Amino acid sequence: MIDLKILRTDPDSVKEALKKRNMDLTIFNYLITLEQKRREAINNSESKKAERNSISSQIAAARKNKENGKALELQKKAKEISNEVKILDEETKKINEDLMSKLLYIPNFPSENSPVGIDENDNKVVKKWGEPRNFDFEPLAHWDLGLNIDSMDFERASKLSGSRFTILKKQLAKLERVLVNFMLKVHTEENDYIEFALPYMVKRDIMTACGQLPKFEDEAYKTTDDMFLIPTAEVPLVSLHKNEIIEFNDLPLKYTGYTPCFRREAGSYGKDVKGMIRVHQFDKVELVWITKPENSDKALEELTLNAESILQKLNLPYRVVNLCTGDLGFNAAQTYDIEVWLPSQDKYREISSCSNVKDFQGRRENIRFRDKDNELKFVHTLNGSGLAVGRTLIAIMENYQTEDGKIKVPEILQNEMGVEYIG
RNA sequence: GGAGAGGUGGCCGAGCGGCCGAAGGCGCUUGCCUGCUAAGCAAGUGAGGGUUUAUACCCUCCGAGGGUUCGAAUCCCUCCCUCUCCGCCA
Repeated sequence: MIDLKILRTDPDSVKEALKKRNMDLTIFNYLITLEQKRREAINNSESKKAERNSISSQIAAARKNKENGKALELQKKAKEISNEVKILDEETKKINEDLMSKLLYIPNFPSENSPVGIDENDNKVVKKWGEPRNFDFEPLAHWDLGLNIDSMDFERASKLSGSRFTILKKQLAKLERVLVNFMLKVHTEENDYIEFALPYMVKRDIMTACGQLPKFEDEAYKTTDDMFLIPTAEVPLVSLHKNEIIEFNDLPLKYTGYTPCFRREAGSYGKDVKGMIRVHQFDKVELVWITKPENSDKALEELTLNAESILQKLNLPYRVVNLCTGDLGFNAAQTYDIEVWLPSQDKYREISSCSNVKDFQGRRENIRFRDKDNELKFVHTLNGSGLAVGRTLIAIMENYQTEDGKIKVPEILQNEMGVEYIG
């Protein structure tokens, strides 16, 4: 959620931010008038309340002095005022609710570090690592590779659960498990993250605080008792500190956790329908930072490097893309997408998305810290995949495939896997 | 699922219709004191919002939402959460 105060003190910056995101500006004018109406309403009801409170204490005083007649008269007057207050409060509440419901749909302000642009074509590649391998044969897609070695089963997956599910078996199932373990090991032992095992279902207010709701309700799976399956471990990890005040010296907090993620993928009809690139349930190791405001930009660089380190250790070629303002997600002020090379598609594909959310979530979650000057301030939050496990598995399969249809196990995993080749 | 207890400031904890935004303690900040540390003494110390150049003033908040009342942390209702015991169970 954006800061209401900014709407009043610096409305142009809000306008600018919405423009950068290519948003319709009619909402902006509506917000401005609503904000004014809100303050008027507050003033009206508060001055009535002040009046009522002063009469109330006069009643108490009169009672004490046994001036019962006077007290009764004052009570009559106070009753009238009290009724007026009720009406004024009702109005204020209505305006407030309207304003809040609109505000929850306003995305975060883009960071200065995000290039201004319309869509993904304006994203800036800021880094390339590794060279895509030259194949002297036609590289297969991961689904063909998986089927050929009898380690992926899409037919039975759809029998069980419908489209966009995958079943892994044998060495690929094991590779998935080994990958999770590998990622967590790197992040906890080398990158200094604290590991969490988390609930996969959360309450509605948690989803809202995190910025997933109300705008993206279509994207989430809901249970019959109004719980939500988490779309990412970011949700429980960031919400750990909801409504908390964090000690100055405890910042930054660096958290990691592995969870499955559940997404309906509404609106992605026809996109990546084959294979396990875009599925309703996937495994992910998530990285979350909670920082002081002045450190979040630096933290994003570091978090992104932490995610990259996994790809480097696996020797998978990738590039890093700084998303333009038009392509930024709802919560993000700045985002680096890490894209891994997929030979069968002859393309880099997203495998991690690392975002600086600044105080946008901190405000919604009400997570604060006491600054050096003793002021309470909202923390900045950051999140990134470190990495999406399924897509890492795919990348390994495709990049490490051999001409005879096997998959070489990346050197760093060979010990854990116990084999040099799969298939 | 059944029975009971409870949710108060950064934390602990009192208050159970009107000088209660809330005693007391811990913590924290500042000053004094002491060779350092610790202890001791004194003062200060909740959050959000509104008005204001400012000093300052006002409103709201004691799990959430309603209700009773001139007035609610305190009384009533609903909901949520936590704990204890019992049942069921991986």
